[in-house]
Amino acid sequence: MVVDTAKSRHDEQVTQRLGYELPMLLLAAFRSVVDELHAELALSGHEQARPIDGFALQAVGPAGVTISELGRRLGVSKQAAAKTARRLEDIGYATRSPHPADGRAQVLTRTSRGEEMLALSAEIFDRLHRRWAGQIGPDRLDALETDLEAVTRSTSTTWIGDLPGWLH
Amino acid sequence: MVVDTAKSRHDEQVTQRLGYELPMLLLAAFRSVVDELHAELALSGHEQARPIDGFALQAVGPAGVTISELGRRLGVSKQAAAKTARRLEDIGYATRSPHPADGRAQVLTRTSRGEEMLALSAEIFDRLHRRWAGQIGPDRLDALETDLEAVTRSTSTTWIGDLPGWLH
DNA sequence: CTATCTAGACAACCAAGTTGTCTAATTTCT
DNA sequence: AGAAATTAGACAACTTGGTTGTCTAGATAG
Repeated sequence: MVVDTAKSRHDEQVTQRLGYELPMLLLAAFRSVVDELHAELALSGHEQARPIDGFALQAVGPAGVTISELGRRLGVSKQAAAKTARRLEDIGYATRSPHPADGRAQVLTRTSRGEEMLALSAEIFDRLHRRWAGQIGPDRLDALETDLEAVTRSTSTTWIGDLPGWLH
Repeated sequence: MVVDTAKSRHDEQVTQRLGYELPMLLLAAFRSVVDELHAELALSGHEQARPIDGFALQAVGPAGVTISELGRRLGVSKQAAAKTARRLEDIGYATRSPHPADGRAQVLTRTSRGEEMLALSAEIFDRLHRRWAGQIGPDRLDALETDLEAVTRSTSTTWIGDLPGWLH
């Protein structure tokens, strides 16, 4: 690892960009994707959908999940998971039913409206993805994704369930 | 559903990546940068620093700022800005002093510890940036940044003061 | 010189998380 | 089989970072 700060800054050949711009670019790009997703979702009748909802519904999975397990999957406390579950119920994306085998537990399941939202999201993401490919070129987009994955994987313990804390 | 890692490791331009992976990659990359920043900051005696603090201090600027103006710069209400200001004071990154010309107003100014934190952050970001360059190549990193900027700029009204809502 | 506008404080509230305590149901262990 | 330990989920109180709404005091425009 090369960390000769004074020297390597001087004859570093390519990048004029300062280090702090990178996180800004990443966040802005993320925001732009998510904002567009929700703008489109709103146009298709899912005005109440928020970024966490899609993520949570994904964690619910096609087979449904108990509250506690949802908490584990999302990396939050079961109390927080219970609130999320209630929210998903309130906006009609999930329902609760008693667990067939465990008398303490309840199963949270996606409703068809929840499934619809997920399907729509997938479509919109694909469309955005194609638009990016059109703007910067499919090869560049591929490189971008490959590189992001490589760099992220190498450094981070980033357990994906850790993400929701960053969504609102 | 799961990424075909074996195939995408090869540099071929065959992207079967689904659209929804892109935002995940962006968020994971952002998180990895920010998490590492704060891990390093903590090692240098800034364990209380949180992502918003650096952003807010940046908005304070070298000349200082009033609470209301801080709110405007960050894109939040002045009440929220007042809370942020109090937090910055509490952890020793800023101080409040009466405004010389306006009897109603107060000026929030960075302390030397605040300046130190910013300087440290810049260093750490630069180091991370160089590490990325080492991992994926400076040309690829340059392309990545250029592309992110291009795609983001084209779509978004992304007023930068809008960002803090996404930081915790 | 009044009328309006603005800075910032205070309060009540919201949203999404946290911990801590509790009951009831299920497991596990002897 | 029965006691002990674990687990599911509810309820409550608190934290953080935001929001409105109301207020006073100082600045500014007519």
